[in-house]
Amino acid sequence: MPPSHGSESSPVLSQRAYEQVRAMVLDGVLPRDKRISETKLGKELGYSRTPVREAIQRLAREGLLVQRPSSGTYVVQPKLREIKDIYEVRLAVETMAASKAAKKRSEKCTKQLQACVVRMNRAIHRFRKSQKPVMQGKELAQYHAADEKFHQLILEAADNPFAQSIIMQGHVKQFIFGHQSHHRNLHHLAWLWLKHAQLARAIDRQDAADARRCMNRLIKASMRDAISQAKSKKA
Amino acid sequence: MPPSHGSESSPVLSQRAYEQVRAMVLDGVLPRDKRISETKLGKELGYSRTPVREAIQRLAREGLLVQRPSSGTYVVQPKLREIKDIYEVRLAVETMAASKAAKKRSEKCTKQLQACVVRMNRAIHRFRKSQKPVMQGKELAQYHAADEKFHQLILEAADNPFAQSIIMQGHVKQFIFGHQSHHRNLHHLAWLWLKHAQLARAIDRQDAADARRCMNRLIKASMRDAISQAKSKKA
DNA sequence: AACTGTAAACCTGTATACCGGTTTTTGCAA
DNA sequence: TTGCAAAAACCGGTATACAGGTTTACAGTT
Repeated sequence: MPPSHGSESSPVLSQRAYEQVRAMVLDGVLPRDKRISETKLGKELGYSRTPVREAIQRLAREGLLVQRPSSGTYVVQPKLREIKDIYEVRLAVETMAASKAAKKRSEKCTKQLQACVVRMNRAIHRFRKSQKPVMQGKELAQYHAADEKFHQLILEAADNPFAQSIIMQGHVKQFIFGHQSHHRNLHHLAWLWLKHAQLARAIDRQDAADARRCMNRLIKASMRDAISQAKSKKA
Repeated sequence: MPPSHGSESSPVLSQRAYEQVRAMVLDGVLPRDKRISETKLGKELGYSRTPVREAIQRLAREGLLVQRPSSGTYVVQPKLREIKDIYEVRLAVETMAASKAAKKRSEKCTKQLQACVVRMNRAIHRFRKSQKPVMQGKELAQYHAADEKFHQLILEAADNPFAQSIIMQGHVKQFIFGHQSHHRNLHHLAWLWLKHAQLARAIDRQDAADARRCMNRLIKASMRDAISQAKSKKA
């Protein structure tokens, strides 16, 4: 059959396929260690092979999928090693970003950071009222959303798209590993919240050195959490 | 005509196309601000569109090419802004790497670093004998090769592939911008060489703090050079 | 039932066809 | 010669065809 569909000019299908497959990976819809077939996936999504193939290649280069030669494509199973690597880079880049953000301090950014801090606080309050031992469900989702936004804002304020793209890439892979990478008891959350608040204040004061210090502690704490959780998961 | 060529199992053509096109970009064979046609380039290289298309997309994602929608693909023309961004990230990541390399110090790495320092020194000596005002030609190429190897070794010693890939990506784009980004007079080169030697020694001594400091100075100096050169180029 | 050789199914890498849109060329009129 | 519109060439996005390798299924043998 000759191809009868029309075509549009920008790579809309490739882009959509990319977004959809990415979401499928992040949502855990695609089983790990099971081959992903370009053809089949394409049929499921209603695209031909080409856009799906391009999406898969893109995701593989971003590190969400692995292509084992003469075997197939799989969802990646991050190793503890890689998580450490990512956190090291985050530590280096985000401390730089925090310092730069402090130097460039803008009214709008300060306000938005403060809003994130407030949202995190609200999530923690609700969690305390719930009397549960660890945060979970809606509170946890809100907390994480605010947390992620907080870091994103600082990256944006630092005004370095290259750095931003690097961190986003890392974030995504951490996500696959499991976004529950925090000790979620009240005490620890309160400590984290405090550090976020301090960081926001440091940026507001344009105290670059302090901003760097706060970010350093924040990320190191996250790294410890993620690593200890990864280890317990393995066992 | 039906496809008559056989096919091999790993993406060899895509890979070769990638390497070839990349080399063409870096060697400046492809004129800037001229459309690159998948079809035509494919014909030149002897491949069909598919491998070339994949190579081009890959290079575009790596930032060597830009794809302007409904216009075409071009060799990127890095902006001063982007060069700054890359150097900021290099500063953050490579200082981290230097510190980590010092902590992990290995005999082999130390030796290889020392060898690079020697090679840089030889290039500088030859340059001095040549009596030219600025380094160029073969000496410059040798100097740069040793310099690049030096930084690569440290990244390797830091043992963080994620960080390594980031820096390589940045390097490549700087290269397009023009690898002559150093003040190439004797005095400046001698200063740079000294800093490299100090850094190598700091790593040998396992003095992480000093390694970080040396790397910091080194990259900041490079950044200043690159920026001033970029500005003069524009004018 | 376990083993193995073979055929069918399938999957990826590659080549190519087609479409709508954009750019360039061409050919004709002012 | 210049201006401009129609046509031709081209280009990228998409769909599909094909080849060779790999995996899976299965039938026949022990």
